[in-house]
Amino acid sequence: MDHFDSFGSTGMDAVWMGSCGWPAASATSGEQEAVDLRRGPWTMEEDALLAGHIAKHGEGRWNELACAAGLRRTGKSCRLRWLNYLRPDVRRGDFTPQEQLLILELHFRWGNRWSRIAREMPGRTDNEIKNYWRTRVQKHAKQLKCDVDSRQFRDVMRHLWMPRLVERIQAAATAATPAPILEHAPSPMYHSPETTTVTTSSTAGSSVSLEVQFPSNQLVMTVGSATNWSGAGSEQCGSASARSDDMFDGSWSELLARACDDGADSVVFPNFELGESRDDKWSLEDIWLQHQY
DNA sequence: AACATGTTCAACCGCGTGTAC
DNA sequence: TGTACACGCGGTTGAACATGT
Repeated sequence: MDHFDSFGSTGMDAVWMGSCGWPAASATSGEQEAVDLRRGPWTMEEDALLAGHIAKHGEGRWNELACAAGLRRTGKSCRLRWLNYLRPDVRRGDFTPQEQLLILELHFRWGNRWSRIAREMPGRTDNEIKNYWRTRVQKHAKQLKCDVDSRQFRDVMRHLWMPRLVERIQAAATAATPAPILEHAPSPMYHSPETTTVTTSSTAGSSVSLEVQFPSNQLVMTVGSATNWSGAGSEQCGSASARSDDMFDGSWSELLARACDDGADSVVFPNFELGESRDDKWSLEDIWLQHQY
């Protein structure tokens, strides 16, 4: 790929160039201006320019900032690079089970509103969360031959994926800390959206907690302070979170079988391998309710 | 070792909304 | 009030990398 190919001057992003010292000064036409703009991966020099400028002058109007910093980039590109990569508090690396659970829960609540979800997860960007959803979550939906937005898959998430994440978090916390930070809850199960809540706060210094409520019990997982959340401290909940290995990789059939063997609290799952299930034919929620009465 | 296929993620694009004039 | 411009969001793309054959 040519990283220096001409900028597809679309809409308003091209408009601002006229007010900038460059490249208009040397350009003879709009086309020539476009040629001077860089696209593609950022170099270390560009990163340094951008970070240095923001360190000195702070964030501001991105188009002006791009010019002032001497970057041949659009303001839009500078903003994205800063927010998704250069920002000091941006957290890199795999999502912990706590974060995975939070993403699933928040997506239940807000859908594809990635920036809204990211607001509840200090250090994580909307782009990262969106990528996680598209690559990991949608992959599982594909494996199960159902749509990621279907009730069918949502039920599987709620009754299989999320409880397993809770189990992992719980197990890791038990192993890591002598004094349990989790109150006991029998075989965690997301009974319904109404009985599950996630309470977080992105305010610096305040605690970020993940609260899962059950009909008769309450499991409260204190993930940690905002500081810990965005740093290595989030792994204090256990060794299992050191690596965000995808717990369901290639083992959906095993998990479905396991879920059916869980005893009285189990939910009967359809045979996904047949790939014939339809939203309007069954619902884990309905089956669960039937099981209760 | 070489090629094919799948996965990840940084970056781009277009559009809707906010804001200044 | 209308217009122009900037910002931010969600969707999409494609190069780099990983894994399988």
